[in-house]
Amino acid sequence: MKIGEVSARVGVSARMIRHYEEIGLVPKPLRRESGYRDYGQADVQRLIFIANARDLGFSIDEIAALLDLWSNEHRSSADVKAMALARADELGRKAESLQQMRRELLTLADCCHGDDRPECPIMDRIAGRG
Amino acid sequence: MKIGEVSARVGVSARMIRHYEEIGLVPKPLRRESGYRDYGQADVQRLIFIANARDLGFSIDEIAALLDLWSNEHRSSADVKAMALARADELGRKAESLQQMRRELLTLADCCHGDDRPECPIMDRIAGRG
DNA sequence: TTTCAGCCTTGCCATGGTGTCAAGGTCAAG
DNA sequence: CTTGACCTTGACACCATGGCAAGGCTGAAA
Repeated sequence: MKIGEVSARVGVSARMIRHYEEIGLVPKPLRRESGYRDYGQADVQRLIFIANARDLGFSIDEIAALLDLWSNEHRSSADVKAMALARADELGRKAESLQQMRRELLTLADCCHGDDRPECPIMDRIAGRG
Repeated sequence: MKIGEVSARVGVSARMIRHYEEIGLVPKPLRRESGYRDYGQADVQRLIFIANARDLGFSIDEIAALLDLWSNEHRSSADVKAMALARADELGRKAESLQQMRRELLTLADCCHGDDRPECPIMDRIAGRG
């Protein structure tokens, strides 16, 4: 299977597939005589795993760790669960931080008449201390 | 004022101050004979503005636009308000996306016994389609 | 068989926000 | 004058992704 077909199947760009290869997240595939990468079913599965983990918000390092667990017959589900909960926690923190900014912006916008005049509490807030 | 003092005053690293200069967000300061950057009060104000806008989640491009509005006597507060609301909207979308991931992780973790056995619905979800 | 579109290759640049490191010059206090 | 803290430029790194360019390969149609 050439890289284009793999890309279409797993929904990861050819660009990113090569990138994952470069950073060692996926093994270097066989090459045809032409130099084209030649993938098998196992590569597709691995890339699907990576794409799913990425869509759940895991970082590259975490995905590498998850891949190790995946191929480890003696893994503990507790380890996987711990990673999932840690990631959930981190995502919650980031989301809350964004919501915090959003709330402040909405509060400021509420105080701004929003007409043709230049006076603006939003501007004042950004220009001032705090 | 040397860059270190400015950095301490506005809470932006010297590294980032130089970066903002490089991308044209702050004007090139005067130089002493030694080559050291020499800042004035106006530079400090501008950097405070940038830091505040950054803390509210605005992108570099948006901050540049806000700075233009800031120095524009004839600005409409409506323009500022529109930017704030657009940013709030975007922040809300990002936060929701993170929360979505978080919810799915928590749901999966809830289904995982989390003991020494390898069976794990979290793993199954990441390895499978969808 | 030739041709041609479309795929593949490598390699580089860019984004954004920040850290770090190196090698060298400068400043201020003792 | 010494010394340590600060400044300078430049470069490399992260992470995920896009794009571009120049050139090679494939497969199907003419």
